[in-house]
Amino acid sequence: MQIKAASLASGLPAKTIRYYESLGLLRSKRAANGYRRYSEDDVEQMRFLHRARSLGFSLDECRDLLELYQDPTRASSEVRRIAEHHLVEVNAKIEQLQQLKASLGELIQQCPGNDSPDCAILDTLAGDDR
Amino acid sequence: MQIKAASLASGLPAKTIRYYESLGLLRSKRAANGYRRYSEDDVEQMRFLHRARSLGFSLDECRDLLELYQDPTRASSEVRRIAEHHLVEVNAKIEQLQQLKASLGELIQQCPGNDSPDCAILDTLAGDDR
DNA sequence: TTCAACCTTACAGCTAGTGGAAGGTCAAGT
DNA sequence: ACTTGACCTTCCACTAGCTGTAAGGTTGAA
Repeated sequence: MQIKAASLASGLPAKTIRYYESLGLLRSKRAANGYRRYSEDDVEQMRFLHRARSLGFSLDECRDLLELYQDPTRASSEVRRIAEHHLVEVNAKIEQLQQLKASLGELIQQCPGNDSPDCAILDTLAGDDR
Repeated sequence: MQIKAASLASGLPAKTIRYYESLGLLRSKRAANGYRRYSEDDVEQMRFLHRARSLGFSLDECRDLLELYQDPTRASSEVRRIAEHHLVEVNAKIEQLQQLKASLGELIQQCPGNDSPDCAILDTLAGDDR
């Protein structure tokens, strides 16, 4: 099948498929006219990458996961290690954003939001510690 | 003062100060030898930007906030609108990450994490709906 | 034959910087 | 007088993960 069909079957945009190929994450055969040709197995890999990305794994992590996926001698502990590391980062990001949310919420509370120029948000950004 | 001193006084790395100048967020006078010279007011702007960035505002938002900060005829409602919009995005990001966290946590639970190749994480990425 | 719908490569742009190279300036120490 | 080190300058390249666009080639059907 050509790249468009593979895109529809996998959920990855055609541009992204080419991009992943340029990174060495995917490979493709070529037809006589130079068009990329994909098999069902290729589409399976694309779906794998699509799902891994949607779980927030980086492309480097996706590469490692895909390698493990294709290695029958893998140890699941390896996979778990990668996922746990990712989870740690997700948790850190959540905490950071919750901090942000609390700070922003407080500032917004204190800003009248009317026609006057007085604004607690700007005061805080300006460094008025009040 | 020169850029290094302004950097220390504001918390913005010198490289970032130059970068912001290239974006038109900051301006600088030049000494005879071509070196940038900064006043206390300039440092105040840098601190403003530093704080706004640490609250997660984009550079575009920072630009708008800085303009409002310097406009005595501003309405605080304008500032509040920007902050509220940002908060909405922060909340959306948090929700998305919490979804991720839940999915990842479940998968990790189900992966034995031993020497065997069987792994629920890979099964899910491969599309085995189980 | 011509048209749409494919396909190709290559380059630019997005966010928000950071790193490094190559070179200029200046004050202090020897 | 000379050198050293700490500054400073500009410019280009790189990061992540794509997306947009241009310029052109191929194919099947009306």
